[in-house]
Amino acid sequence: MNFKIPRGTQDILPESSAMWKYVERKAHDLCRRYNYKEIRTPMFEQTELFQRGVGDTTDIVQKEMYTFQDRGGRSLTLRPEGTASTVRSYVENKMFGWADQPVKLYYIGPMFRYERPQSGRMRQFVQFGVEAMGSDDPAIDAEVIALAMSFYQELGLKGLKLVINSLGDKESRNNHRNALIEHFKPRISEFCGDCQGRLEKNPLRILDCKKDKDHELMASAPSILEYLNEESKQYFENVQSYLSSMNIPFEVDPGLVRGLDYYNNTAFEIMIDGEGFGAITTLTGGGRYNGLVEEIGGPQTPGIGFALSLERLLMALETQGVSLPVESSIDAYLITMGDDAKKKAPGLLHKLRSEGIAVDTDYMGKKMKAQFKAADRQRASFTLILGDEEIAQDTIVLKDLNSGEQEQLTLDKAILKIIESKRGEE
RNA sequence: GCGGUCAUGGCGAAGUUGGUUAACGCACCGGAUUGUGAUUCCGGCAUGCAUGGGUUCGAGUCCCAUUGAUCGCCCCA
Repeated sequence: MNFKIPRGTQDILPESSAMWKYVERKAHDLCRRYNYKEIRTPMFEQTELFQRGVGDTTDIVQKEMYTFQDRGGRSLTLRPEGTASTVRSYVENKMFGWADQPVKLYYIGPMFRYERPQSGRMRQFVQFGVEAMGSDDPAIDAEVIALAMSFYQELGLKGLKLVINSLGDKESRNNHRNALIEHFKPRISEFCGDCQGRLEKNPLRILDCKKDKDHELMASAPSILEYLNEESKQYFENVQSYLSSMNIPFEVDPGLVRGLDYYNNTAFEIMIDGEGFGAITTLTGGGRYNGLVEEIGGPQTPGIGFALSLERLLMALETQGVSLPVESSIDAYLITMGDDAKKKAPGLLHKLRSEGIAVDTDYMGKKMKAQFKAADRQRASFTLILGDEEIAQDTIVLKDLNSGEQEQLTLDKAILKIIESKRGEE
């Protein structure tokens, strides 16, 4: 029996896990600076949470959820995104009553969607997301956007494009929605089947249909921006002026629509120009969701957040040839010769390691020459050589692999030298 | 759910109109160098070409099916 990894999943092997760790650290570090606190929620939830929180009409709920029954007959679903869980926890733990408002949270973890895998789209993928709940100050919208942009920029990504839009508040949305229906209804038969279905359910989605994008009614369709009421318009302008004051360039795209139902006012996406990027250009999606907490059973509470995929980030870094400062090397490699030395190795290694030295040795019965090669491959700074001569004199040979110089000295002195050299590097 | 492409050693990859010993490179192991990592040279490393059927005197090469990977559509992160 040969076992294979499930479709749409991947093993992250040591050569890339170092990069994962690096970008995760970057996210943690950034959130610390912005004062967002980490939240860890379960990887599965009651199915109904996602139906309510993500929206029954969305593709995610309709065809992409990993849903199963547990032994108690409860319907559970592997989380397809992080916001619903975060909001559930917010409500369940009564965070609306916490002293510090807004409540600023972030998460990093795997999400699951049952889809055909392709470039930048996996069945299990890792999202880094941020949620700020309790404030509807446009400054916090700008803060959340700035956090996402900084994340990419500090990692060295180029060619980013921030696209923003306003979906308006409830009133603006409704007016716009009616205008759209009026606009498309007379000639809806000229559109694809999907769009015909969208007309009543969610006419906004017609606007980002790829099949019908050249239809003349698309260009002339009423823009949400024309339907923003005074309050929403002011809000959007404030967000823009905050972004400008942070020198974050952006583009307003009235066609930017969110796939998830709970968004209102601010919506944004961070995209990347992409050779080698295929169909995927969206790195981050985010926006404001003032109705969601209530939908999940909490008090009326505004919120805003984003989610971004670490897979796509790493893909972007790779296509741009950005090399992360990840290094896997050890301080020393112990080379033993002869049975006596071999017997002393474990005790010696233990001592070195307890001194904080990263050290390894041979367990394959290799000859000395092969042990040197292994030391090289592991990019060890030093080799420690232990043979009969050294044992007889109660010493060890310390060789600097960069300079090639070596000397015979006591173990304690060798340890001091290695530690000294480590300090020099830092 | 629907399309395109692909599937040869640890990895990258040759493999011509089907023809008998499946190139080559990298990595790895050993030797030249019996206590020192470069280079060089020599040697080793696929009873098998995703799986199962079929055509044929003969199949990695042709046909069918299955599985998987990958890219795209839909949609999104």
